[in-house]
Amino acid sequence: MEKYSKQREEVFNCIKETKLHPTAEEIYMNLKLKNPNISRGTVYRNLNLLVEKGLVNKISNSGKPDKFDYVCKPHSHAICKVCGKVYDFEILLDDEISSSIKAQTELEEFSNEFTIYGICKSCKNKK
Amino acid sequence: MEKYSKQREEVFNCIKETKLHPTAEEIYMNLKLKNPNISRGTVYRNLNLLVEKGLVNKISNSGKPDKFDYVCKPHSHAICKVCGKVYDFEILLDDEISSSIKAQTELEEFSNEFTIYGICKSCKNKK
DNA sequence: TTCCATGCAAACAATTTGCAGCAGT
DNA sequence: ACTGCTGCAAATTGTTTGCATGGAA
Repeated sequence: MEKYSKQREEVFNCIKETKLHPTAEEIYMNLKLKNPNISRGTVYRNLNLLVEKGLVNKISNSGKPDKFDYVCKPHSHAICKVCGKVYDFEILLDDEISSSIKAQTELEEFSNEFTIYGICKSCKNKK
Repeated sequence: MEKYSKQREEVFNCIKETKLHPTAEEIYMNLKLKNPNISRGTVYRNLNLLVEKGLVNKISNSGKPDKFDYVCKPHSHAICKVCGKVYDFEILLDDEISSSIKAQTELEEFSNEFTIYGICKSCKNKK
């Protein structure tokens, strides 16, 4: 049976309160300010728990550390290949697209959450 | 200037010839059968090179090792959250969706390649 | 002969895990 | 009191890198 923990609450709040899709390390550093004793292990363990419970989304970005995102409503992510920044967006998945995906894959359940990679304005301008 | 290498050709062919989205380790093991001297370092180095050249796609799947995919034409990936299996599919990104994404994010350039997570038939049946 | 690519092993980064003590029920 | 959660450190995993040697131009 699961038990309340201050640390877990703090991890959750930290994600909820920012819109910046923090990494585990960033969350750890942030919580360390208020509670210098907190350990990375605890942060990782709680992140995994929160993801399992569906309260938090894990966004994985090839090579770079995972980012975490508060789940309020289903939405999609646009990731810049260059700087790794994540932008939220919403698209509506109409029945046509949805059944087309089902027809082409073995995936049964999926929600309105896509990931797309590209290059963001500021990285494009730098080149 | 870049130089031809047998190993790079083998890595590329290995990805081209299978539709199974192999991991670096799987490619390494596969090539090791014919060439027992090949090293992981070489496989990784060549995979990165091929990705940079746009000949191969890297599919990243949170925590689990990256998978690699031959690029023939742009397509999307549906990944089972449970078993990690990757399915290819195609959807057409109409102008409406495309400009909606641009309006909501800072992403400028992106192609017809989405990633979506879900649960595949066989994993769903196991539950 | 030049210099990129290799094989090998060591290094690295992100994350997980084992354990003894602590905290929530 | 019981058992899950923590902090800590060591372990694991996936990947990168430094270096001496080998191979393509």
